[in-house]
Amino acid sequence: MRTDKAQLAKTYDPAITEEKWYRYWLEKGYFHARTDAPAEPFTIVIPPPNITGSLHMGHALNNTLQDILVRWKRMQGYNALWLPGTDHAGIATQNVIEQQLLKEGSNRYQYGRERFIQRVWQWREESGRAIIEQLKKLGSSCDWQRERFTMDEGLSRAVKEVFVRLYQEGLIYRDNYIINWCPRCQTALSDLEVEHEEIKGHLYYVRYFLVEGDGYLTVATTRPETILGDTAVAVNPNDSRYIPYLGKELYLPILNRKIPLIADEYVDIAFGTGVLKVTPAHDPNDFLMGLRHQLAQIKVIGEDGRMTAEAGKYAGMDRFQCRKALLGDLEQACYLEKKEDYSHSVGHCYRCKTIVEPNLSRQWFVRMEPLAKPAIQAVNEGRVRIIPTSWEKTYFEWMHNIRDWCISRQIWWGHRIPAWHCQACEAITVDREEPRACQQCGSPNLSQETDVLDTWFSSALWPFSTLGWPDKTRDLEVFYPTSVLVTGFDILFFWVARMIMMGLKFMGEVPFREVYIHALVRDAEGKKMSKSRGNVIDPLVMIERYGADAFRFTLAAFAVQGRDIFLSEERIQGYRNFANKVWNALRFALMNLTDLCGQIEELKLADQHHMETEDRWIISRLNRVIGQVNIALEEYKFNEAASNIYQFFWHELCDWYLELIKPRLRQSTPSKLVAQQVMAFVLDKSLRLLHPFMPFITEELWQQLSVAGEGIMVAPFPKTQEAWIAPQIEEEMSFLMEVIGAIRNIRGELNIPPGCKIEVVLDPKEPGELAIIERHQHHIVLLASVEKLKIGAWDSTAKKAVSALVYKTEIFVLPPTTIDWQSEGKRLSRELAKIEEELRLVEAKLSNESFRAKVPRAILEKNIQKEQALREKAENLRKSLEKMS
RNA sequence: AGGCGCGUAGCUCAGUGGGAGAGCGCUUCCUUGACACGGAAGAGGUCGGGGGUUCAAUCCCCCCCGUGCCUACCA
Repeated sequence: MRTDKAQLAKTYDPAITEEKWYRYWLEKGYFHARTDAPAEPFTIVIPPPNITGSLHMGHALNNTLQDILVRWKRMQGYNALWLPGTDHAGIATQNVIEQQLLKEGSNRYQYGRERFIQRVWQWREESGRAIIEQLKKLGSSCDWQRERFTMDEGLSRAVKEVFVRLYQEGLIYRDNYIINWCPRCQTALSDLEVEHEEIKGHLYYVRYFLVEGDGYLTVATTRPETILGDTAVAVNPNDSRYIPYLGKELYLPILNRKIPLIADEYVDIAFGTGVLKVTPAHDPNDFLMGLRHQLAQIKVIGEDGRMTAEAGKYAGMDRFQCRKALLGDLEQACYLEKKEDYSHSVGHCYRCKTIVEPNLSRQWFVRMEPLAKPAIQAVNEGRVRIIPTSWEKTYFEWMHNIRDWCISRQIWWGHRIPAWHCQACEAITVDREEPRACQQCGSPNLSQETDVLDTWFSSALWPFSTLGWPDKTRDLEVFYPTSVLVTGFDILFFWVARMIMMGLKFMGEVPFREVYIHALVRDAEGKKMSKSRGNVIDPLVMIERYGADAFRFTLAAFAVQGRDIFLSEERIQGYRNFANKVWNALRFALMNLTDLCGQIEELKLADQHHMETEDRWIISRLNRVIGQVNIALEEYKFNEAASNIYQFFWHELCDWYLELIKPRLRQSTPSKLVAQQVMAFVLDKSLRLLHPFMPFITEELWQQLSVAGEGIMVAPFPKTQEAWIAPQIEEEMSFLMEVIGAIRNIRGELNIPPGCKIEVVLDPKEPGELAIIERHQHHIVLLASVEKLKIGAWDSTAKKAVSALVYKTEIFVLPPTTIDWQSEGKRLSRELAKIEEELRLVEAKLSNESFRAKVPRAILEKNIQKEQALREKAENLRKSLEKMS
């Protein structure tokens, strides 16, 4: 694997590297978690992507975060398992195949159930695995040996087991109820699968004439076609306007059926005319009202979205066509009083966006309340922690108002409900295996339920079904409950809540200890509408263009708690540059380590006396950053972890440390060896810190460094060593950096080119500062491009100089050429004005009595010091200006 | 209707009850033997508007404006 050290390319090329190392990790089996490992387990189950899907930004973020956590924990020595898999996605997948059939001029009914399902399986083998390959491109360290699919034999067994047990306990029942029906998908949907959207429609006012006399009542409706299914008209019993009419009958317009006027508290007196038409078969509220008043349920809209025979002359028409036709007829016959613009929210199928029809239908339901209770408790008691905690409120809100879950779907692709209908007595037999005879009458004449289960029914079992349940497996024993679930809030109810319920019910234990809810990436799919600027970003294109590492790092840097993400390609480019910076830092190091024999070793505290200030400084800083990164990851603050590493690596390690040691590396003294050792040590640790975020480049570079170990992904993650943290060294360095900064600042302002060396006089009025400056003269000379450095007092009568003040050290830069003293003077005046303004503010603060009385001592002292410093700076500037004129 | 969130530099976004930050972009200078996907310096913000609490508010509270989302059985 090792290439010649000196031959590292000038820029990093991700394409080859990523391929190579992913294969290496797989070959080594690093992703596989063993059940006999003594280490504490750390488990994540993947939110299984749909087999119809291809990797979008949401997946990319979700899986990057999981991979960061898993790689980090694995390096920390945990027995880390990231269990991958895919979801059969019943309706979505069925739609894909049905589209194919349509193109072939066929449909699923012509095809037949058996053949259709075979075809789906075949398609799944061919195309349904694409997303797995895409996850690998991202660098996901999933245990592929444990990959699962919701339609696997084992998981199907779990589904049956759960169904049977819930049925036996009375938690699953079958009933005639009003449900959401998608006429295009030809199936029932759960409440959650309906997306509400505000639609600009109309409110139609329709007259219902009294059977006796010639009066009428006016009813307002948004769905006139349902008039055909009305079986009553209702008013509020307290509505004095209509009390005289109670008990009378009305003629249904057009059909002229007689229907009663009933009284029900549900009716809102203030809405419309206060008269409500009641259609029990096509409206959830009317359905309930129908039950209360024993009204007939007349279905006028069929499963295909067309009007039924009950609709009279409209039979066979599409529901919207019928609306149009009916409105025409109503108008013509003077039934239509008026029409108002009205916007209201209308349910759409979440899979195909067709307008959902509330329809009376016999379906299977799960009784949710008994399952929800313990799940509420689990979160309440902190057995499941939701992070950020603000989502708990949303969770509780939904769980407290939970309604029964319609789980049957009239499609073919999915887990077929394990229930058999007796042809003889109509009884239902529910069992794990196909029963031989009816439980009720013993008849062998049985036929299996044709409905399949909601896809989310099997997803709800995912954390334990994937580990082998209902068998008592070693996997379950070791890895359940899982450690954390990483997901977006859009499936908090769909999935997270249901997993908690099912986990508690069947495992007697929560499915995960923590749930980390991350942001949603806004995409072009219209999912999260925003200022749509056509900013669609395809993760695979980004990986192709900038490398998986840069892409992952960007996502991590953007992964802030509680906010949506809108990626910009420029930002990815920025982190690609960072990857290149890392590459070149190692390139530099490797070029300077060729003569270092043996492996890189841990540094010993006892050896620090051989070290220079910069050595101890960078090690101290490293240890602080290690702490920051570990804490940030502990708290799921991915952006903080990422930016801490970024800042450290680029702006401390590269900008300062590597620059500072360059002269030492060119000598051949013992000091060179120390610099080499420290540099290698710090780079080794930095690469490890970076590895969970940028797995590929860090592996590639780490393998070039001679560190003991097979690979960085199985190397221990750094831990802070407090003993290396040296505050006084850090202070010394930051003083030095400020002095250098001040000189550079003057150079920059005077536009003195780097090639042009300058003369500098430093006059430290404080012994400590003098000592530091004396000790680091060579650094100042190097990093500020100084020709001649003098330490001591400055003779103001001699040459003109530009000065600055850092703490108690006066800095004089003697420009080599004639410079524009006038514009320099202007600059200084501006500077002085700024400082005086600041000084004024601080003085005002300090002269405020109640401020001095109430402010904490530390803040007070800070302000006093600040005032002092500003005074000195201002004084210094005034002196400079004086000399200039 | 209820609930949640957002509005900080030209753009994309961090952050904090006590000195306004990053990346990109912009200006000036620099092909210095890791890196021009680079180095050095710099400009740029009344932290949406108004009020309140506080010695102190970009941050906490209230109102308003703009904007996004979730939940809901108003015809």
